[in-house]
Amino acid sequence: MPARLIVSRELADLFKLLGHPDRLRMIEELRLGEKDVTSIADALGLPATRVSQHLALLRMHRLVEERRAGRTHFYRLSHPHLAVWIVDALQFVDIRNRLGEADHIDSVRALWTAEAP
Amino acid sequence: MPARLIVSRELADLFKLLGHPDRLRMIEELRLGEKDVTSIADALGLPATRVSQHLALLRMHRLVEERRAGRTHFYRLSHPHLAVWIVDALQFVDIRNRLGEADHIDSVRALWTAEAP
DNA sequence: TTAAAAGCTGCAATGATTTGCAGATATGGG
DNA sequence: CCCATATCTGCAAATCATTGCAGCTTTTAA
Repeated sequence: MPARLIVSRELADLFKLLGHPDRLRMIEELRLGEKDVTSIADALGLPATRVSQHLALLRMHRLVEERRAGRTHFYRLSHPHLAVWIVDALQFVDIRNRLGEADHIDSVRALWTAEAP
Repeated sequence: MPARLIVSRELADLFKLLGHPDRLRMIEELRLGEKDVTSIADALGLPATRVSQHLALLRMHRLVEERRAGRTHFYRLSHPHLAVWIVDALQFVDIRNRLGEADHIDSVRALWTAEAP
């Protein structure tokens, strides 16, 4: 099979994986370092089961790595730069129409790249 | 609604849109400049109807722009940089396992960023 | 050894996407 | 005007993804 086809499928799989708001928020949640499943779930207001299911997908594609300490499982980004690259996508999103005029794209970017919670 | 939620949905919509191999190949096809529907379809070996349907989605999200000349419709990337950003995603794809060892990630990248067809 | 805490997995119901096909539009040439 | 070319749109069938729930595993602590 031509390499170009394989590559486009692999890339598409990655994009599909990132094509879910919960998963994007989880990745941004891990931006600053590892977190356990319950903390992520609490931070995002999602049922822990769902977070666990999403993490399983991210793990399968090696986007996150796991460390177990006792009964809690900590997750971290395999490539911390991923979170940055994702936020870069904002330049291609036509977000101006959907947020008020006041919410300018830079403030949105700031929101996701802020240091402290 | 909290801005973070809106942003994660908008981003997820963008990623979903890019989560299809045909659409990725189409975007890379437009990397060097505008092309009409039939040329794209021929280049990728896809039925023109399907290409047209994909283009309609890309247009809706303002990822491409249209120029009509007579009965042919030319499309171009709204943000030419998009094609570059997409190829950057290869750093997060665990492609080593799926292509032979020989096909190293740089050669794959070269494939997509080559100048001439 | 039992119980509780923290997560994981399997499955069925629901919801969303993709695809092919039939028919609609719009343009240019004779 | 009529036909061919180029593309678009609407729709139904097939495929794929998400979600909640029940039940399982592992670990810790009493």
